Amino acid sequence: MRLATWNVNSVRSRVDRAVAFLERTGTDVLALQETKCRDDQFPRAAFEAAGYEVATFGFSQWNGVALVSRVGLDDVERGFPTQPGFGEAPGPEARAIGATCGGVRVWSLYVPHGRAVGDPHYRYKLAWLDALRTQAQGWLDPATGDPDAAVALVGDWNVAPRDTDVWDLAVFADQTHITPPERAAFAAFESAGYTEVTRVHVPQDRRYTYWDYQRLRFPRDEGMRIDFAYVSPAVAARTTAVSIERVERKGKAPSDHVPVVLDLADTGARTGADGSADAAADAA
DNA sequence: ATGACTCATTACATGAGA
Repeated sequence: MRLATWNVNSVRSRVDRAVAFLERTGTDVLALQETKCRDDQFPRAAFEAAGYEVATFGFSQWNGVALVSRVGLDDVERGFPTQPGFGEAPGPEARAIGATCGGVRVWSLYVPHGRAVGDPHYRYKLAWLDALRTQAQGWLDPATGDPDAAVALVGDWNVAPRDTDVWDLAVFADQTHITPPERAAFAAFESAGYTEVTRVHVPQDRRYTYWDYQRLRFPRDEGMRIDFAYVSPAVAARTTAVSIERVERKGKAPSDHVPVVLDLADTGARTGADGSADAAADAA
């Protein structure tokens, strides 16, 4: 199974690119962030015509997440339990959607930006990450969940975990994304039993997933690595490769983020996404 | 060239993004 995550920065502006990406890469499950539209505005027909199911979660032009799958899309959850809200708003923002796709519980996550250190949005970001970590830990706890569960937490984490995940540390000295509390909140998922597999398979420094639109950041390769995939042990064991699709930052009207693609080895009795029958089924 | 922000909105200026 091929699983990708992409902060698409408006799905309505990028729908043709997104479908072309699915077809070019043979991606089975795509987790989208920053769709920037309500559910009724989501261009689902274009994905359905390409053979995918769609589940969306969006209230307005802000935030918005979705899951697109051709290997099943079941038990959709919009928001995670205990997900914090911001300010006076009633209920959580559209920053998390989960569904079971091809046997994997996939969560498309758009972690709050934080805006500025000390800002209410910064405290919200830390609380949001902590609440998600508590939930995710419970999903693997034998008392409340299943240690063998197949879970993938993918998306835009808005944290640069290492100094080499930003192009110039000095530029970010007083800014969000690199502060110790944010990095600690991110690292806590490791303690909760998850593995950040994009780092395992792409360990090189300065392999960015985001470049600002301004000031020639992409041509100069001045970016940030902030899109990641924390997966449970069952999924980590199946992850054979990860690709940061830098080519998607090129050409006309790109998103400022690029997709990150995970290859998961099949567990067995399932028809291949390309239509090829399982070797096991052929042998039987 | 991978090129000087881009997106959305009861839009024509403003907020958000990171």
